Amino acid sequence: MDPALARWIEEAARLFEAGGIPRMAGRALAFLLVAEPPEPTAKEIGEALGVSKGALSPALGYLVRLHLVERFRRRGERADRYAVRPGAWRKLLQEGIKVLGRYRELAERGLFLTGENPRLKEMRDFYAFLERELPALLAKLEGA
Amino acid sequence: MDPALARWIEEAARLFEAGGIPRMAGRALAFLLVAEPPEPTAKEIGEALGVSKGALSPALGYLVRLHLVERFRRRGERADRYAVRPGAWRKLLQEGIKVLGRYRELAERGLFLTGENPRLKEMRDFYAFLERELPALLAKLEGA
DNA sequence: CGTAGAGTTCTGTCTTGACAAAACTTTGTG
DNA sequence: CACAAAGTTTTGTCAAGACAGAACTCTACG
Repeated sequence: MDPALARWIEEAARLFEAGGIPRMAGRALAFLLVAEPPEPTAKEIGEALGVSKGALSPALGYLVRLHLVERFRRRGERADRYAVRPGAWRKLLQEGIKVLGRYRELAERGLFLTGENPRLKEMRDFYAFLERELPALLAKLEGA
Repeated sequence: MDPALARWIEEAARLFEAGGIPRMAGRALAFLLVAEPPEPTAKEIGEALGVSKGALSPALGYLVRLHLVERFRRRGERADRYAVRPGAWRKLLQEGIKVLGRYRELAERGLFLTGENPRLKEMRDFYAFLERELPALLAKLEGA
């Protein structure tokens, strides 16, 4: 494979990893974004990335469970194919919004434990604000 | 220390860790949110958390560098004190927006390498949208 | 049903990261 | 300017995670 593309994939995987996606899953996702032809099999992914199928299988399962990637089979073929789902990025952001909720809950629980505490109040108000406003932003994207 | 509070701190640290903050730094940040009295020294943090000062020092430096925590010294004392900065959460979100920019750049570089590619276009458009809209959301919070 | 290829799970090895303790450096005060 | 306390950096040890390869299971077709 083109070395420039190989480097792109590694860089993408590192960025995804910083966002909480396991390394191998990030590599697979990155490859699926640029694979030519698209919709490769696990075997093709493994060969392109130079990794074993034993390591790939859980990674692909992870991406499918997150609904970032879909798994399907073409008529007459006996190997599954994989593709990035349209809307994968929105899905990822929605997960992010859920995390904001956890931050807010954490702050609320902290307030319960420590009583009035300006530091925790600021935290709670901030994340409550985002939790309230971000869905509207997503809707706006939808409309556009 | 109150066991419930100790559990709260560990949980907070895990949540922060998922967001990319190193474990020890997350613990310190969590403690600073609930420390009573506030503005502890490194020694007090270490004793409360049961960790060594050698592990704490880089962690506190990290939080200070990110501008999440400030380091200062009271007149007549010879140990630094630490406190969560007001606006720390906004800062954290601003860092997040920068990361969105990296996602967009990555998609653009991928488009350059592979030519027209609907998968990458969707990715680029999504992150470009967020990068454009999120600062306005922050401004709205400012005003409120 | 048997077989071959696809997919998953397990196992051993290697790498990476985390932390305590110790060594070292800096800073502030008498 | 010496001493003590604070802060940083280094080092050794231990735990956790990643991955290849092997073993195993499942599925589809003959």
